[in-house]
Amino acid sequence: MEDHDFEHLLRSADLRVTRPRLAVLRAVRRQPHADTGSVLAAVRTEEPTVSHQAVYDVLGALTDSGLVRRIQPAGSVARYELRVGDNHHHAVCRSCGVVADVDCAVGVRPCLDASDTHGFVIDEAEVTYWGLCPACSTRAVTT
Amino acid sequence: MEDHDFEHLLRSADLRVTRPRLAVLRAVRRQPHADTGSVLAAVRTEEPTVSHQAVYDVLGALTDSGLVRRIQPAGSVARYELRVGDNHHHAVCRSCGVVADVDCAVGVRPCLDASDTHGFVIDEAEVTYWGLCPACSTRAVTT
DNA sequence: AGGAAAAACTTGACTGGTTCAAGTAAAGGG
DNA sequence: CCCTTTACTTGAACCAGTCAAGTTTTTCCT
Repeated sequence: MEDHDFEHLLRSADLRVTRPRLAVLRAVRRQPHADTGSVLAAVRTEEPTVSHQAVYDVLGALTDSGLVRRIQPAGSVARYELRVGDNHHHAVCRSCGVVADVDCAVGVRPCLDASDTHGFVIDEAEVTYWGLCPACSTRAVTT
Repeated sequence: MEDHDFEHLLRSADLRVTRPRLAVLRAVRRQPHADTGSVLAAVRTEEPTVSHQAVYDVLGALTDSGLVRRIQPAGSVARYELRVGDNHHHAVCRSCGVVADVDCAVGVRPCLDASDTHGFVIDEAEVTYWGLCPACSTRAVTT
């Protein structure tokens, strides 16, 4: 994803192209799974005057348009990533909270065949793998 | 689950048997997927003097011991349920937030075979089905 | 039963991510 | 280049959840 593709991306979503939005997109590309605070800090390295509210607004708009994906594992604040529409899932470390991408082995739409959804109209199956990241699992064994 | 089974349940988890804990267990049994506020309200119908901190502590202790399960879909506060250890999942309504239980059709440990977990030691795969509940999907079509 | 130690609960203050509201600035179509 | 719409800034507020200190209750042991 080239820098100037972000502009097309925004236009194709009927969103105006602004410096804060481009900076947020670059920040999320730079640090996948970053939370809002990290995005804000990253944005301010290139655009020091951007407000925290702007970052919330931008991330909301980008999420609504499907340009970024918001994930929020239990006990975590909201995190964002650019990778979108490829049906991948996440592994979350119970100890340090770090998130990693996981491609589900089951297929394109894993587990979407729930036995009985009680009349719900399901459009997405989100899988979260819980466990320990390499660093934390090593530490647990050693200690 | 009989009322007086809760006492054995607590003892078997090395937790002391107290009125607040029994009241919380009854509340969660009465309203599956209730959030902390609802549990507090329900508890106070039978134990009016229980503090909100006690409910947080109790729910935390019960969750740590595996007697209740905490779920927290993105954008929702923490919710609790008694059904535990049977590997079921949840359908969440994008519109009203209501939660329903779903037994996964894939098997006992669905989707636990992630292709590449980047060295994570995974102990649980949590599946969240997103969509519209019967009431909200009907309303969406009608409107 | 009685008394001590440990665990649980009450009270009240506080935190921090997120949202609300009003006013200002910038984008992009005409 | 101007006007309308959308986006951003500023600053306050919200609220689920947590922290800390002190009191009460449970349970174990004699």
